[in-house]
Amino acid sequence: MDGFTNRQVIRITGVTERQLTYWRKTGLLCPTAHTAGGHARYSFHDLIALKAAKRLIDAGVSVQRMRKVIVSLVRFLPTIDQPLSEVSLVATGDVVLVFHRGVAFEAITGQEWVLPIAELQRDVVRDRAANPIPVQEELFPAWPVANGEGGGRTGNRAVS
Amino acid sequence: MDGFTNRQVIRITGVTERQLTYWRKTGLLCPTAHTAGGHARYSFHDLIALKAAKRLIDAGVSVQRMRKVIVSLVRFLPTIDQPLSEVSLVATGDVVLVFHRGVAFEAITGQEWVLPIAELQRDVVRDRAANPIPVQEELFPAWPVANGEGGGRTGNRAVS
DNA sequence: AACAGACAAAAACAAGAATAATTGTCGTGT
DNA sequence: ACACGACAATTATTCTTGTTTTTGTCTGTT
Repeated sequence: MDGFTNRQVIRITGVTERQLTYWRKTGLLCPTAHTAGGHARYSFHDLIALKAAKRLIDAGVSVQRMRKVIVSLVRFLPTIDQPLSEVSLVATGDVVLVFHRGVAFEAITGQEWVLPIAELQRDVVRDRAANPIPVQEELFPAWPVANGEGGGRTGNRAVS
Repeated sequence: MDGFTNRQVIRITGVTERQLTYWRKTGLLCPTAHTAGGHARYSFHDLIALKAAKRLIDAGVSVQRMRKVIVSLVRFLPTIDQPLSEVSLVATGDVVLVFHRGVAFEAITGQEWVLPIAELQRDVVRDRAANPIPVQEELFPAWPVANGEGGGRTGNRAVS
């Protein structure tokens, strides 16, 4: 139950002492325990968070953005205790994405977004159904129904 | 098969005619074929790309960013023919992430990034080995528990 | 070794103006 | 129906400038 000392954390995670103290002072990442004398003792859980923070920084995420991310994560996922250690993150400079239960969403806005390419095929079929054979428009009443291509119009007869 | 006409594409993908023409004119997305008269004929492949573009726009990605994304994708994945239709994308406003063969990377910089939490455990063990403990604690701290609380919440903590 | 404080350099941010890109709408011609 | 062109309206981007945050380095205390 002792936890990791300041120096150990520095060696393991690669963050500087300055960062450690600053982050503690500003509340970004506080050690979960202290010695009787008031010295910090970081848990393994803390280590994960610190390593995550280090990685985010290396990936170009600023500390300010990290703070926002944490705030929003707590808001969006209230069950989360230590955001930086309990979810999967993918970060690239400006944005931090969170992967949670199979969906991805942006950490700050919470906007969820995935691209389901497959769905397109449905749209095509749906269009076929909704526009069976264009007999519309009084302009070109002579459009062929089955195939015949009698319209004379240069090749615009598409299709499939 | 002739391919899809302008109007069909509009109905199916939801992009406007203006966008279609502008994108064709500026080279963002060109139809793969044309009629004898010079009219556009979009392939199914094109449809996918167009739908992807539409989705990216709906997700807040600007056209300019899309251009950059395409340029970089072609650079990073030379085998790719039509970037917007051949990879999985996750976008959130500023950034477009690409998923290809199981790895995620940012579309423009190509910076690859995932957070391998497991690796941290290694670092801890390595540190233990490199810095033998004089007389101290031992036994590995347990894996993160959802709770952990235990009241100790160091109510921290004076600032200065 | 761990902590606190103070100073300055570096990095990140916010707000706004100038610039460029994108889109809507009109009208034309085939 | 499709394409082209031109104009204005909207939307992004870039580039400022001033401000805040973060970090490095130092000194001193427990």
